[in-house]
Amino acid sequence: MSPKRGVAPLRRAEIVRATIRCLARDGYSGLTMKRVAREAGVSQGILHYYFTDKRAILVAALETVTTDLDRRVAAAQSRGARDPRARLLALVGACLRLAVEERAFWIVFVEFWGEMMHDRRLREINAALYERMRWLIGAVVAQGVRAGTFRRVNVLRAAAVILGLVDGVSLQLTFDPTAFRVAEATRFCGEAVTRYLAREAP
Amino acid sequence: MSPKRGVAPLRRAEIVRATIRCLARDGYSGLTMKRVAREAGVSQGILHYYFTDKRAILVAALETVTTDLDRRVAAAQSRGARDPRARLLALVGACLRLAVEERAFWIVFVEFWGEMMHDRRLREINAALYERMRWLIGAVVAQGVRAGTFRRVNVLRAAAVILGLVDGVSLQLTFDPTAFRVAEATRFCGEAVTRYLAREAP
DNA sequence: TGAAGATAATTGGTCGGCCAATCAAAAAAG
DNA sequence: CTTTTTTGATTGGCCGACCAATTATCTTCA
Repeated sequence: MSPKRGVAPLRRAEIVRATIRCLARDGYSGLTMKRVAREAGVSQGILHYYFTDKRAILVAALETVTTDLDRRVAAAQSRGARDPRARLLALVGACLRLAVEERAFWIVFVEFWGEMMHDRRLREINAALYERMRWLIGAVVAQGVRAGTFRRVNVLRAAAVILGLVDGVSLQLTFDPTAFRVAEATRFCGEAVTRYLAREAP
Repeated sequence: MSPKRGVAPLRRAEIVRATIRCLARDGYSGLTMKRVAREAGVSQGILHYYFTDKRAILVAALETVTTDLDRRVAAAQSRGARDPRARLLALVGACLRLAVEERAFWIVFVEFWGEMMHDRRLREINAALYERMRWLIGAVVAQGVRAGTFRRVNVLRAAAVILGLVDGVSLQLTFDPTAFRVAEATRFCGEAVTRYLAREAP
């Protein structure tokens, strides 16, 4: 009356993890069901048992990576001191470190971006992530403004600026890791953010 | 002794242009020789007459897009007033406008990025572009520093910051064009850059 | 001037190969 | 003994590459 139970969610997760590993290794154009199956150590047929088609696996993979990044950034944002400036700089540093030390993370995102442009579902997932990132950064900025540490700014716009800066510099590091060192990048990004939010008139 | 002449470079260019249009419309994963040939209005066979294989077409396409972007940014950088601040803001504005008004440009780049991660040649072309962009921005920054308009900064790092900011915000606009308006983005990016380079101590 | 010849340019069909998806049947677990 | 889970072979389709044959254009020389 009751057969094998509870394996399904574990298998799904393993398939998704294998997909992410494949994306980082072979890229989007090199991603095939065969390779994912081999990476996950299962047969090809099983992939279609747990997912309706290839696209469904990709959606699940993007959701997983997105959730993971959210968790990490949120952790970096809330960690440590109560000082808004320190919290903000910690967040910026964590993002840049991620770009260098866990390159696979950024690679997977970049692999997805191209497809997003032509897939509504993927685009929505990513848009939600970026909105959330701006919200996380904005929360720290708002705290600093309230505390008088930062000048009065439009919080959402400031978050867009800071997120853009971190993203753009991370991109440069991803394209050419020799462009500058991560410590250096952290320092001058932190300086830019500090000056951007400084209370003293320019 | 000498037959039909001079058509070759024109055909090559047309094939490359068709490839770029296809990339913007269908994305990298939807790019096939058949579609490129149809878009260019030629037979499939001809593609292999002018290019050894699909990858060669992609390399040529990236080189073309890269050169075009370089030309545009260089124009925006050198245009107008001699005032460094005005030149820099004009450059920032031009880049952001490009991201919104000529979306195809950015889409093609994003499509390429994923492949770059796994193709040395493409990566080199892009790395050269980014180095050049930093140089272009750096030239204006250096001018401003010399003129006393900007504070003394490490020019290359400042260029990385400004390029990163513009890239990152452009990316946000590409992902979600409703996130903010281009005029708004230009204003707050310009403000961030101005504050970053302002002479007055923070 | 105009035909003949030479060769670049172009075509469209063909080929082997790989892909995503399907499915009947077997295996595993309760 | 029932139901879920897993397998691996199969299928139809599309892709990049290749090629023999054809067409278009320019030169040369009568």
